[in-house]
Amino acid sequence: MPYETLPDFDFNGYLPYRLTVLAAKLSDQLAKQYKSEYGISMPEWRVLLNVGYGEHPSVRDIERHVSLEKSKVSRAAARLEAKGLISKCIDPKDRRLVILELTETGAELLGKLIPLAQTLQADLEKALGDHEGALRVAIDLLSTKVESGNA
Amino acid sequence: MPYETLPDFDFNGYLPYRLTVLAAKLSDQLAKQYKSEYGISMPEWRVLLNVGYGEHPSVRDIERHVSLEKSKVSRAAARLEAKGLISKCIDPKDRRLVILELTETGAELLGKLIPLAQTLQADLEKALGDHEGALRVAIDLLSTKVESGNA
DNA sequence: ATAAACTCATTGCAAATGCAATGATTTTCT
DNA sequence: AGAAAATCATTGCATTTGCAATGAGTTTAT
Repeated sequence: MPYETLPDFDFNGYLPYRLTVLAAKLSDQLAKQYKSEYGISMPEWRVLLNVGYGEHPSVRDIERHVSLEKSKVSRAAARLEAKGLISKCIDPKDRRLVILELTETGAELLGKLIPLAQTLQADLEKALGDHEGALRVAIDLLSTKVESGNA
Repeated sequence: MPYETLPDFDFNGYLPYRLTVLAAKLSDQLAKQYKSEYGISMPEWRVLLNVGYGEHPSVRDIERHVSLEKSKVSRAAARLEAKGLISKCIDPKDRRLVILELTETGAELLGKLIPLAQTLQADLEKALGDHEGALRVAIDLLSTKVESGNA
């Protein structure tokens, strides 16, 4: 009944596929909550995180760091600015760069968002038990592999 | 300089974030190639995979299995049908269901796509070395954790 | 010093997406 | 049996996205 001409392929073991599905489920977990309770979308959350815990990142820094489309970052930042959660200023060292900073209300909001993420993180670590370290090693291996971009 | 009011949070170690970034990079690797060389988008590729290696899946089966939005599956299937790569038929057992099947050209095309995925998979496994097993265990743990949906 | 090449952020526009609503079928309950 | 609730696929519509183009600023090379 399977198609005779297809190569053998364990499609349930295909790693990019497994990781994509898993990551989507994990993210959606918080995404719904963030959006319904705080009106924050996923890209906005990621930008907030970078601004709050990065070192005065520019749009470009965020794009690189989290591999989020340049325009996605730009638009998320615009929305966050419109909501009064971040402010933009031009880097005096290089006037092409737009540096992002949390406003007080932005820091306040992020302060409420973080604990939810920490709870999820704790749940995941508990589920992983002593496999957590191995997972982190594997993630690092794959990340550096894919960044060396030799596909 | 960090914002005093923010809780401590290792945002580079945050697992949903790491996995999302990694998965996106891994998928984009092939996505570009599939789109530029074969005109196949990511959702279309995922549907093709399910149709080719699943057991006569319906739209709903695919939605469940790969957690791909119902409408996304439906539209991807419509596009694939328009390209002559799959065919739809109504399940006689339950006439609400639309069962998808590869056409001959669809099977041919998928037969060309698979080897590229296999190459990537092999690269990843090589990069992982003997950490591969641990990664798979971790993925399974997290997947069942998140499917039990007790967040 | 000036022009060409490069980098950065934003924006326009077509395509893709998410979500609620629809229509068709099946299951459940009385 | 018959009505109500549930399940499935599709579609309409507003929003989001991706990608190329633009404009501003900087670096490199002549």
